[in-house]
Amino acid sequence: MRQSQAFIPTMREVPRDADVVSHQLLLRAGYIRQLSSGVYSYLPLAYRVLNKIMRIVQEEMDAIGGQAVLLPALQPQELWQATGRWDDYGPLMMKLKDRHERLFALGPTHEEVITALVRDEVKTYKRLPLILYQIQTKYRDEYRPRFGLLRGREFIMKDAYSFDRDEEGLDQSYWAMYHAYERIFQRLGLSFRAVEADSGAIGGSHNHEFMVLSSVGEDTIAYCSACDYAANVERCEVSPPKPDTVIRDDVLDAEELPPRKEVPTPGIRTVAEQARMLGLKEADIIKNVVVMADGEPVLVLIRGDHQMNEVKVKNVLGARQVEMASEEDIRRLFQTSPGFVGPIGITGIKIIADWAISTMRRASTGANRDDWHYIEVNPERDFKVDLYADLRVAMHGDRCPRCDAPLQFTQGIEVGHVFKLGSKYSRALGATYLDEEGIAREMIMGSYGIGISRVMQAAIEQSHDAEGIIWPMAIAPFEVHLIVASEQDEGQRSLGEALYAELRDSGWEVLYDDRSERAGVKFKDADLIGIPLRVVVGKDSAQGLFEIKVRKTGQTYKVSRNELEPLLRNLKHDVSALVADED
RNA sequence: CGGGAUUUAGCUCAGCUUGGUAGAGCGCUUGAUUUGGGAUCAAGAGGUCACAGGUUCAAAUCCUGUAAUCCCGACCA
Repeated sequence: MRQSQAFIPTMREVPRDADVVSHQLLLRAGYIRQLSSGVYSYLPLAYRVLNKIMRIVQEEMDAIGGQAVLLPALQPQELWQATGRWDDYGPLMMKLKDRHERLFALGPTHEEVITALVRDEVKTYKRLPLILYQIQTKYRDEYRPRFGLLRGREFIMKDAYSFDRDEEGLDQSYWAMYHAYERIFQRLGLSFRAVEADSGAIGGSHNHEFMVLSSVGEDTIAYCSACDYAANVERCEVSPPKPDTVIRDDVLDAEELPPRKEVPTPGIRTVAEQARMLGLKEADIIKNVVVMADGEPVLVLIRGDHQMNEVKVKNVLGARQVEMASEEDIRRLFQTSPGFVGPIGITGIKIIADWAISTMRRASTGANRDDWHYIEVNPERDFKVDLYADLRVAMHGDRCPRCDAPLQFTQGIEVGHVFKLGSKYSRALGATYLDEEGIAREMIMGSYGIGISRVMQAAIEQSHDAEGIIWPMAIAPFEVHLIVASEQDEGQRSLGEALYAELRDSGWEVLYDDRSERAGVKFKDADLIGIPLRVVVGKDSAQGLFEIKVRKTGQTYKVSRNELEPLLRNLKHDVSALVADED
């Protein structure tokens, strides 16, 4: 492509509304423009990158027997009500009405549509397994779009769905997909990690997220320093305490623990204030979190220095939805303000506690009376708990649930997710097949996503420098950036034209900077745009020498015209082998 | 949804306190001189100052409302 005619609006200034580097670079280098909050236009360079990502994804999907389809983005309300997700997704769905006042959603995902389709068309075991996939624009009315393409309201996603006869078949489809994802992200040139993720109420033992490691990631990953365990902290298990540290009724008396005492703590709001006022550590405080699980109040006890994990609470309770109780709810149930709630003397409300509570002695907790707390509180002696479980977020100092080595933590951008669905959707929508015996059975499904537009930005987040983007070869908009230093120099200009034709004839994707700009401008733009290999036709071209520069390493080579193409070929091979540095 | 901020030329911003003919840099157009890391000089084009209402002889500026965009938070009682 000739740059003199290309639509690549680069900018020198940093746009005001972008504050993560990858977002700034996409704007400055002329890849995207914002239309509305979380909604972007993809300009020619971006569209080329997206196409390369999509091509790789398609190849790997096809390689495991996936078949490409294109499903409607516009989906009627009834379909979503059949699975209960019209309400579950709630405000996250973009909704609209047609002229007859019928409600529709712009699809945030396509389980309903695909399941209904397969239900209507696939009736026999002979047609299973089946893997269908599509690459399509999705819509989610995010509570807070941010970071450019990383969390948009409109974005491009590859979603795939597998239909199998049974769990065994699903397992095969799942792992075929898992390995396809590994190949995809390798080919894309990303540094990534597959981590165990929350499977939620849907169940299923296998459920992995593919994370690009990056400090701007919205997810925290826990990984083991010794074995290959890695999990989203939402999911990361915390091992129960050693049995001998747990308080038991029968040993309590012998320990001669002081009796519990009520002390005034006027006006305190937080665990930190409570600890300071009482001269205790945060780890000596029992934090009381009131949640509403499908409308039922539950008191959750967490050690003061720990964080409650809402996902784990939801799973332990088997609830569809768990949310924090409102201040009014708390007052009604406990006759006190948030901050002074406690488990002592509470009846009729389910109490669950994190494992850590079971090892606490001489702790402090709320007295269910404004401005008062208890101290010298011991679990079991002073209150009973309905259930002890792993309810907190893993944190620094915790150990690997597999091998007990220390856990490490890092941030990640979720770019892919493979998910065993089981029969949730086939059951709700009646997707059954007849087996050899003529018996109707539910199809067993899996769901697999890749954020195509998010991958583009994640790649930049992972691979850039102070001057601009550094694309992995596999997804660069062009392979070679050919620059004529001085368009006014007739010799350089004609050599540039000749090289442009020559490189294209040998199959290279070339962006040819034939603009009549000063060399400095061209170099700055080239760094910003981030094409992996640069060929410069400059002063030395009169002596038959050309310069090749590798964007990533900054290495330059002076070569003759004959050596040029072979060296580019070698460099392309070398650069392709480089994987982005971890952030 | 709660809190905060912003909105003036294509971009980044000043002007507002103290009301009186709309500004700068970059970008864009034309010309000259330049020509290997975002050149210099000269001459230009370009704005319903987010929108609506109000106060005033007079509003970018003061008041009220609305909208858009961004940031922080929405589990830590």
